[in-house]
Amino acid sequence: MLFKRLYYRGKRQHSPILVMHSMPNRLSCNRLGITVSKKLGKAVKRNKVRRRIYEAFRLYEPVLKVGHDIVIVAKQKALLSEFGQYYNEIGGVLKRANLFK
RNA sequence: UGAGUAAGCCGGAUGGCCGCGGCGGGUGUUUUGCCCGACGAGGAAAGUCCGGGCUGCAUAGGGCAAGGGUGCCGGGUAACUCCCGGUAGAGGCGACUCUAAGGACAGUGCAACAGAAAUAGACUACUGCAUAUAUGUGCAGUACAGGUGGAAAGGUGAGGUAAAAGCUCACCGGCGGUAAGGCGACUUAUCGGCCAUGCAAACCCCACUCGCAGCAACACCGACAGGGGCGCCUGCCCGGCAUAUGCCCCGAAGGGUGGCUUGAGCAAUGCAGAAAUGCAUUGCCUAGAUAGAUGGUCAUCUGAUACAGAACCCGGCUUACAGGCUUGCUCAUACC
Repeated sequence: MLFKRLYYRGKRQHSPILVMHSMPNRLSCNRLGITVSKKLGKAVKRNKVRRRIYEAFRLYEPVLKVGHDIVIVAKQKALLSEFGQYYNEIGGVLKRANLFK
Protein backbone atom coordinates (compact mmCIF):
# COMPACT_ATOMS: atom_id res chain seq x y z
CA MET A 1 0.00 0.00 0.00
CA LEU A 2 1.35 3.34 -1.02
CA PHE A 3 0.25 5.14 2.14
CA LYS A 4 2.25 2.80 4.38
CA ARG A 5 5.40 3.33 2.34
CA LEU A 6 5.01 7.06 2.81
CA TYR A 7 4.45 6.73 6.55
CA TYR A 8 7.71 4.76 7.01
CA ARG A 9 10.02 6.30 4.43
CA GLY A 10 8.68 9.82 3.79
CA LYS A 11 9.74 13.03 5.44
CA ARG A 12 7.37 14.18 8.16
CA GLN A 13 6.31 17.73 9.08
CA HIS A 14 4.01 18.54 12.03
CA SER A 15 1.66 21.41 12.76
CA PRO A 16 -1.05 21.85 15.45
CA ILE A 17 -3.91 20.52 13.33
CA LEU A 18 -2.25 18.15 10.86
CA VAL A 19 0.77 16.01 9.90
CA MET A 20 2.29 15.92 6.42
CA HIS A 21 4.26 13.01 4.96
CA SER A 22 6.11 13.53 1.69
CA MET A 23 8.61 11.82 -0.59
CA PRO A 24 9.64 12.19 -4.23
CA ASN A 25 8.14 10.02 -6.93
CA ARG A 26 9.38 9.64 -10.47
CA LEU A 27 6.25 11.09 -12.08
CA SER A 28 5.75 14.46 -13.65
CA CYS A 29 2.97 15.44 -11.28
CA ASN A 30 2.18 15.68 -7.56
CA ARG A 31 -0.12 13.18 -5.89
CA LEU A 32 -2.10 14.07 -2.77
CA GLY A 33 -3.68 11.70 -0.28
CA ILE A 34 -5.75 12.78 2.68
CA THR A 35 -6.36 10.73 5.82
CA VAL A 36 -9.19 11.66 8.18
CA SER A 37 -9.81 8.96 10.76
CA LYS A 38 -13.16 8.08 12.27
CA LYS A 39 -11.96 9.59 15.53
CA LEU A 40 -12.80 13.01 14.10
CA GLY A 41 -16.52 12.37 13.73
CA LYS A 42 -19.14 11.10 11.38
CA ALA A 43 -19.13 11.34 7.62
CA VAL A 44 -20.25 14.95 7.33
CA LYS A 45 -17.52 16.29 9.64
CA ARG A 46 -14.82 14.20 7.99
CA ASN A 47 -15.90 15.37 4.56
CA LYS A 48 -15.66 18.99 5.68
CA VAL A 49 -12.09 18.56 6.95
CA ARG A 50 -11.05 16.72 3.80
CA ARG A 51 -12.54 19.35 1.53
CA ARG A 52 -10.80 22.21 3.32
CA ILE A 53 -7.42 20.45 3.08
CA TYR A 54 -8.05 19.77 -0.58
CA GLU A 55 -8.98 23.40 -1.24
CA ALA A 56 -5.95 24.81 0.60
CA PHE A 57 -3.59 22.46 -1.23
CA ARG A 58 -5.18 23.41 -4.55
CA LEU A 59 -4.40 27.07 -3.91
CA TYR A 60 -0.70 26.25 -3.33
CA GLU A 61 -0.29 23.78 -6.19
CA PRO A 62 0.83 26.22 -8.99
CA VAL A 63 3.90 27.27 -6.97
CA LEU A 64 5.03 23.76 -5.88
CA LYS A 65 7.82 21.58 -7.25
CA VAL A 66 6.49 18.65 -9.24
CA GLY A 67 7.12 14.94 -8.68
CA HIS A 68 6.20 14.30 -5.04
CA ASP A 69 3.79 12.07 -3.18
CA ILE A 70 2.15 13.85 -0.27
CA VAL A 71 -0.17 12.51 2.44
CA ILE A 72 -1.83 14.87 4.90
CA VAL A 73 -3.27 13.41 8.11
CA ALA A 74 -5.76 15.53 10.04
CA LYS A 75 -5.62 15.77 13.83
CA GLN A 76 -8.63 16.20 16.09
CA LYS A 77 -8.03 19.94 16.50
CA ALA A 78 -8.83 20.33 12.80
CA LEU A 79 -12.54 20.11 13.60
CA LEU A 80 -12.48 23.44 15.46
CA SER A 81 -10.35 25.36 12.96
CA GLU A 82 -11.38 27.89 10.31
CA PHE A 83 -10.18 27.73 6.72
CA GLY A 84 -7.59 30.48 7.28
CA GLN A 85 -5.75 28.30 9.78
CA TYR A 86 -5.71 25.40 7.34
CA TYR A 87 -4.25 27.69 4.67
CA ASN A 88 -1.48 29.05 6.92
CA GLU A 89 -0.46 25.69 8.39
CA ILE A 90 -0.39 23.84 5.09
CA GLY A 91 1.75 26.67 3.72
CA GLY A 92 4.04 26.25 6.74
CA VAL A 93 4.58 22.52 6.40
CA LEU A 94 5.10 22.76 2.65
CA LYS A 95 7.79 25.39 3.21
CA ARG A 96 9.59 23.32 5.86
CA ALA A 97 9.55 20.33 3.51
CA ASN A 98 11.18 22.59 0.94
CA LEU A 99 8.57 21.85 -1.72
CA PHE A 100 8.16 25.39 -3.04
CA LYS A 101 9.87 26.28 -6.27
C1' U B 1 -55.90 34.18 24.82
C1' G B 2 -53.74 29.92 27.31
C1' A B 3 -53.12 24.56 27.75
C1' G B 4 -53.50 20.16 24.97
C1' U B 5 -54.36 16.57 20.97
C1' A B 6 -54.13 14.56 15.84
C1' A B 7 -52.44 14.96 10.76
C1' G B 8 -49.16 17.17 7.31
C1' C B 9 -45.20 20.45 5.39
C1' C B 10 -40.42 23.25 5.36
C1' G B 11 -35.71 22.46 7.27
C1' G B 12 -31.71 28.56 4.95
C1' A B 13 -32.31 32.20 0.42
C1' U B 14 -30.04 35.54 -3.49
C1' G B 15 -25.74 37.35 -6.17
C1' G B 16 -20.14 37.88 -7.54
C1' C B 17 -15.11 35.45 -8.00
C1' C B 18 -12.03 30.85 -7.75
C1' G B 19 -12.65 25.33 -7.90
C1' C B 20 -14.97 19.72 -8.29
C1' G B 21 -18.10 15.27 -10.83
C1' G B 22 -20.07 12.61 -14.78
C1' C B 23 -23.14 14.04 -19.25
C1' G B 24 -24.24 16.71 -24.06
C1' G B 25 -22.22 19.94 -27.92
C1' G B 26 -17.94 22.26 -30.22
C1' U B 27 -12.61 22.35 -31.11
C1' G B 28 -8.03 19.79 -31.47
C1' U B 29 -3.00 15.43 -34.04
C1' U B 30 -4.87 9.46 -31.43
C1' U B 31 -4.60 10.02 -26.15
C1' U B 32 -3.53 13.93 -22.35
C1' G B 33 -6.23 18.75 -23.35
C1' C B 34 -9.23 23.55 -24.22
C1' C B 35 -14.16 26.20 -24.64
C1' C B 36 -19.61 26.43 -23.93
C1' G B 37 -24.16 24.53 -21.67
C1' A B 38 -27.81 22.54 -18.35
C1' C B 39 -27.64 19.17 -14.15
C1' G B 40 -25.39 17.47 -9.40
C1' A B 41 -27.17 14.37 -1.62
C1' G B 42 -31.66 13.65 2.74
C1' G B 43 -36.14 13.83 5.62
C1' A B 44 -34.05 10.86 7.73
C1' A B 45 -29.18 9.66 2.51
C1' A B 46 -28.21 7.00 9.25
C1' G B 47 -29.13 2.09 12.12
C1' U B 48 -28.86 -2.28 8.60
C1' C B 49 -34.09 -4.28 11.92
C1' C B 50 -38.06 -6.55 8.43
C1' G B 51 -40.24 -7.30 3.20
C1' G B 52 -39.22 -7.64 -2.11
C1' G B 53 -36.72 -6.91 -7.07
C1' C B 54 -31.95 -8.47 -9.22
C1' U B 55 -27.62 -12.11 -9.30
C1' G B 56 -25.17 -16.77 -8.21
C1' C B 57 -25.52 -21.67 -5.83
C1' A B 58 -28.80 -25.81 -4.39
C1' U B 59 -33.43 -28.32 -5.50
C1' A B 60 -35.10 -28.87 -10.53
C1' G B 61 -42.11 -32.95 -9.10
C1' G B 62 -44.46 -33.79 -4.31
C1' G B 63 -44.50 -34.93 0.92
C1' C B 64 -42.49 -35.42 6.02
C1' A B 65 -39.21 -34.02 9.97
C1' A B 66 -35.97 -30.39 12.26
C1' G B 67 -35.22 -25.14 12.90
C1' G B 68 -36.95 -19.94 12.37
C1' G B 69 -40.96 -16.29 11.99
C1' U B 70 -46.01 -14.59 12.70
C1' G B 71 -50.57 -14.83 16.03
C1' C B 72 -58.30 -10.54 17.61
C1' C B 73 -61.28 -9.53 12.68
C1' G B 74 -61.84 -7.53 7.63
C1' G B 75 -59.43 -4.96 3.71
C1' G B 76 -54.82 -2.88 0.95
C1' U B 77 -50.15 -4.26 -1.29
C1' A B 78 -45.21 -7.26 -5.48
C1' A B 79 -44.56 -8.57 -0.31
C1' C B 80 -44.25 -7.81 4.95
C1' U B 81 -43.69 -8.30 11.54
C1' C B 82 -45.97 -2.60 7.21
C1' C B 83 -50.53 0.53 6.21
C1' C B 84 -56.05 1.53 6.65
C1' G B 85 -60.72 0.54 9.01
C1' G B 86 -63.13 -2.07 12.94
C1' U B 87 -63.78 -5.40 17.73
C1' A B 88 -62.27 -6.16 22.83
C1' G B 89 -59.44 -4.39 27.02
C1' A B 90 -56.61 -0.31 29.56
C1' G B 91 -55.60 5.14 30.36
C1' G B 92 -57.45 10.37 29.98
C1' C B 93 -62.70 15.58 32.23
C1' G B 94 -62.18 15.51 26.84
C1' A B 95 -60.14 15.68 21.70
C1' C B 96 -57.60 11.15 21.63
C1' U B 97 -53.83 7.50 22.82
C1' C B 98 -51.82 2.56 23.97
C1' U B 99 -51.97 -3.07 23.60
C1' A B 100 -46.50 -9.97 21.25
C1' A B 101 -54.68 -9.32 21.82
C1' G B 102 -54.61 -17.68 19.65
C1' G B 103 -54.88 -21.95 23.47
C1' A B 104 -54.32 -22.80 30.87
C1' C B 105 -60.81 -29.19 30.69
C1' A B 106 -53.44 -32.29 25.79
C1' G B 107 -49.37 -32.59 29.16
C1' U B 108 -44.99 -30.82 32.25
C1' G B 109 -43.80 -26.74 35.37
C1' C B 110 -43.51 -22.01 38.44
C1' A B 111 -46.02 -18.64 42.16
C1' A B 112 -39.99 -15.88 46.28
C1' C B 113 -40.94 -12.89 50.89
C1' A B 114 -45.05 -12.06 53.94
C1' G B 115 -49.22 -14.70 55.67
C1' A B 116 -53.05 -19.42 59.58
C1' A B 117 -53.56 -20.92 54.57
C1' A B 118 -51.25 -20.08 47.52
C1' U B 119 -55.10 -25.10 45.44
C1' A B 120 -55.48 -25.71 49.98
C1' G B 121 -56.87 -23.89 55.15
C1' A B 122 -58.37 -21.74 60.49
C1' C B 123 -53.99 -17.42 63.77
C1' U B 124 -57.11 -13.50 65.83
C1' A B 125 -62.44 -14.01 65.62
C1' C B 126 -68.11 -15.29 65.90
C1' U B 127 -71.79 -19.00 67.92
C1' G B 128 -73.57 -23.29 70.67
C1' C B 129 -72.73 -27.23 74.25
C1' A B 130 -69.97 -29.36 78.43
C1' U B 131 -67.01 -28.22 82.60
C1' A B 132 -65.19 -25.41 86.47
C1' U B 133 -67.00 -20.49 86.97
C1' A B 134 -63.19 -13.12 87.82
C1' U B 135 -62.79 -16.05 83.48
C1' G B 136 -60.33 -19.99 81.40
C1' U B 137 -60.26 -25.02 79.24
C1' G B 138 -62.27 -28.93 75.99
C1' C B 139 -65.57 -30.45 71.88
C1' A B 140 -68.51 -28.99 67.66
C1' G B 141 -70.19 -25.48 63.85
C1' U B 142 -68.87 -21.04 60.54
C1' A B 143 -65.57 -18.54 56.97
C1' C B 144 -68.91 -12.56 57.99
C1' A B 145 -64.81 -9.09 60.13
C1' G B 146 -59.09 -8.33 61.08
C1' G B 147 -54.14 -8.64 59.35
C1' U B 148 -50.39 -10.53 54.78
C1' G B 149 -49.96 -10.41 49.61
C1' G B 150 -49.70 -8.99 42.72
C1' A B 151 -53.61 -12.64 43.69
C1' A B 152 -57.58 -15.25 49.45
C1' A B 153 -62.17 -18.24 44.77
C1' G B 154 -67.60 -14.34 42.46
C1' G B 155 -69.24 -8.52 44.03
C1' U B 156 -73.29 -5.32 46.37
C1' G B 157 -77.89 -5.44 49.04
C1' A B 158 -81.87 -8.22 51.38
C1' G B 159 -83.70 -12.68 53.51
C1' G B 160 -82.07 -16.49 56.54
C1' U B 161 -79.44 -18.50 61.19
C1' A B 162 -77.31 -20.19 67.59
C1' A B 163 -73.54 -17.81 64.50
C1' A B 164 -73.00 -18.26 59.29
C1' A B 165 -72.35 -19.52 54.20
C1' G B 166 -75.02 -18.86 46.42
C1' C B 167 -78.10 -21.60 51.62
C1' U B 168 -82.24 -18.54 48.96
C1' C B 169 -83.65 -14.01 46.11
C1' A B 170 -82.67 -9.16 43.15
C1' C B 171 -79.02 -6.54 40.27
C1' C B 172 -74.02 -6.83 38.25
C1' G B 173 -69.76 -9.88 36.52
C1' G B 174 -68.12 -14.71 34.57
C1' C B 175 -69.52 -19.66 32.05
C1' G B 176 -72.78 -22.51 28.79
C1' G B 177 -77.24 -23.03 25.45
C1' U B 178 -80.78 -20.66 22.08
C1' A B 179 -82.47 -16.52 18.96
C1' A B 180 -81.54 -11.92 16.25
C1' G B 181 -77.87 -8.53 13.85
C1' G B 182 -72.89 -8.48 11.45
C1' C B 183 -68.54 -11.18 5.78
C1' G B 184 -66.08 -11.56 10.64
C1' A B 185 -63.74 -10.35 15.52
C1' C B 186 -68.14 -9.54 18.32
C1' U B 187 -72.73 -7.17 20.13
C1' U B 188 -77.84 -7.40 21.97
C1' A B 189 -81.90 -10.24 24.08
C1' U B 190 -83.41 -14.50 26.72
C1' C B 191 -82.90 -19.19 29.48
C1' G B 192 -79.97 -22.35 32.66
C1' G B 193 -77.23 -24.05 36.70
C1' C B 194 -74.49 -21.51 40.80
C1' C B 195 -69.36 -21.79 38.80
C1' A B 196 -61.45 -23.46 40.98
C1' U B 197 -56.47 -18.08 40.41
C1' G B 198 -52.40 -16.11 37.56
C1' C B 199 -48.11 -16.99 34.30
C1' A B 200 -47.85 -19.56 27.57
C1' A B 201 -42.44 -12.03 26.76
C1' A B 202 -41.77 -20.88 30.89
C1' C B 203 -41.48 -25.52 28.01
C1' C B 204 -45.39 -26.65 25.01
C1' C B 205 -50.09 -27.30 21.71
C1' C B 206 -52.76 -25.35 17.38
C1' A B 207 -53.07 -22.49 12.72
C1' C B 208 -50.49 -19.98 8.79
C1' U B 209 -45.73 -19.24 6.63
C1' C B 210 -40.28 -19.65 5.28
C1' G B 211 -34.33 -22.92 0.38
C1' C B 212 -28.95 -20.46 1.16
C1' A B 213 -25.96 -16.27 0.29
C1' G B 214 -25.26 -11.37 -1.14
C1' C B 215 -23.40 -5.74 -5.94
C1' A B 216 -16.70 -6.82 -2.29
C1' A B 217 -23.28 -10.61 -5.81
C1' C B 218 -22.29 -11.66 -10.77
C1' A B 219 -20.67 -11.33 -16.22
C1' C B 220 -16.96 -9.91 -19.80
C1' C B 221 -11.90 -7.97 -21.45
C1' G B 222 -7.13 -8.54 -19.88
C1' A B 223 -0.51 -5.99 -19.66
C1' C B 224 4.53 -7.99 -17.69
C1' A B 225 5.93 -12.67 -16.06
C1' G B 226 4.97 -17.96 -14.90
C1' G B 227 2.68 -22.99 -15.40
C1' G B 228 -0.09 -26.84 -18.13
C1' G B 229 -2.25 -29.20 -22.55
C1' C B 230 -2.62 -30.64 -28.01
C1' G B 231 -7.50 -31.81 -32.95
C1' C B 232 -11.15 -35.60 -35.67
C1' C B 233 -12.62 -40.83 -37.29
C1' U B 234 -11.42 -43.87 -32.33
C1' G B 235 -10.92 -46.91 -26.22
C1' C B 236 -5.90 -49.14 -28.50
C1' C B 237 -2.81 -50.29 -33.10
C1' C B 238 -2.56 -49.28 -38.33
C1' G B 239 -4.33 -45.84 -41.66
C1' G B 240 -6.60 -41.25 -43.29
C1' C B 241 -7.84 -35.94 -42.83
C1' A B 242 -6.35 -31.22 -40.50
C1' U B 243 -2.30 -28.35 -38.43
C1' A B 244 1.90 -25.00 -35.28
C1' U B 245 5.73 -17.58 -34.84
C1' G B 246 -0.91 -21.82 -33.95
C1' C B 247 -4.97 -22.83 -30.53
C1' C B 248 -6.95 -23.79 -25.57
C1' C B 249 -6.77 -23.75 -20.12
C1' C B 250 -4.89 -22.00 -15.28
C1' G B 251 -3.01 -17.65 -12.99
C1' A B 252 -3.32 -12.39 -12.62
C1' A B 253 -2.03 -5.70 -11.94
C1' G B 254 -1.62 0.44 -7.66
C1' G B 255 -6.06 -3.17 -13.69
C1' G B 256 -10.37 -1.95 -17.14
C1' U B 257 -15.71 -2.40 -18.79
C1' G B 258 -20.61 -3.77 -17.73
C1' G B 259 -23.98 -4.45 -13.57
C1' C B 260 -25.39 1.55 -12.56
C1' U B 261 -29.93 3.94 -12.78
C1' U B 262 -36.65 4.45 -16.79
C1' G B 263 -38.27 2.80 -11.90
C1' A B 264 -43.83 -1.63 -7.95
C1' G B 265 -40.66 6.37 -10.76
C1' C B 266 -42.47 11.60 -9.96
C1' A B 267 -46.25 15.59 -10.70
C1' A B 268 -51.20 17.31 -12.06
C1' U B 269 -56.31 16.17 -13.10
C1' G B 270 -60.50 12.88 -13.07
C1' C B 271 -63.12 8.38 -11.41
C1' A B 272 -64.02 4.23 -7.56
C1' G B 273 -63.62 3.64 -2.14
C1' A B 274 -65.20 5.34 4.70
C1' A B 275 -59.70 4.94 4.39
C1' A B 276 -55.16 2.55 3.14
C1' U B 277 -55.16 2.17 -2.01
C1' G B 278 -56.47 1.13 -7.14
C1' C B 279 -57.56 2.61 -12.31
C1' A B 280 -57.36 6.14 -16.48
C1' U B 281 -55.35 10.47 -19.14
C1' U B 282 -51.56 14.14 -19.82
C1' G B 283 -46.73 15.84 -18.83
C1' C B 284 -41.55 15.07 -16.99
C1' C B 285 -36.41 12.42 -16.98
C1' U B 286 -34.51 14.31 -11.81
C1' A B 287 -26.65 12.33 -8.93
C1' G B 288 -24.25 7.84 -10.52
C1' A B 289 -18.70 8.82 -7.80
C1' U B 290 -14.73 4.38 -7.33
C1' A B 291 -10.25 6.98 -2.34
C1' G B 292 -15.02 8.47 -3.73
C1' A B 293 -17.71 14.81 -6.77
C1' U B 294 -21.69 20.15 -3.57
C1' G B 295 -16.17 23.37 -1.31
C1' G B 296 -13.55 28.21 -0.25
C1' U B 297 -14.32 33.38 0.05
C1' C B 298 -17.06 38.14 -0.11
C1' A B 299 -21.75 40.85 0.24
C1' U B 300 -27.06 41.28 1.53
C1' C B 301 -31.51 39.33 4.27
C1' U B 302 -32.71 36.96 8.97
C1' G B 303 -33.62 34.95 15.45
C1' A B 304 -31.20 31.38 11.60
C1' U B 305 -26.17 28.20 14.89
C1' A B 306 -30.10 21.41 14.45
C1' C B 307 -29.55 16.05 13.10
C1' A B 308 -26.72 14.72 9.38
C1' G B 309 -23.47 12.90 3.12
C1' A B 310 -26.13 8.75 -2.10
C1' A B 311 -22.42 3.85 -3.06
C1' C B 312 -27.28 -1.90 -6.81
C1' C B 313 -32.51 -0.30 -6.45
C1' C B 314 -37.42 0.01 -4.23
C1' G B 315 -41.54 -0.56 0.09
C1' G B 316 -41.61 -0.04 5.43
C1' C B 317 -39.91 0.24 10.63
C1' U B 318 -36.68 2.40 14.28
C1' U B 319 -33.48 6.13 16.01
C1' A B 320 -31.37 11.65 15.79
C1' C B 321 -33.07 16.73 14.97
C1' A B 322 -32.12 24.12 16.09
C1' G B 323 -36.10 26.58 14.51
C1' G B 324 -40.60 27.54 11.83
C1' C B 325 -45.48 26.99 9.24
C1' U B 326 -50.61 25.05 8.05
C1' U B 327 -55.26 22.57 9.17
C1' G B 328 -58.99 19.88 12.19
C1' C B 329 -60.62 18.94 17.12
C1' U B 330 -60.82 19.21 22.83
C1' C B 331 -60.61 21.70 27.66
C1' A B 332 -60.33 26.28 30.58
C1' U B 333 -61.02 31.59 30.97
C1' A B 334 -62.90 36.39 29.18
C1' C B 335 -66.39 39.13 25.99
C1' C B 336 -70.97 39.39 22.98
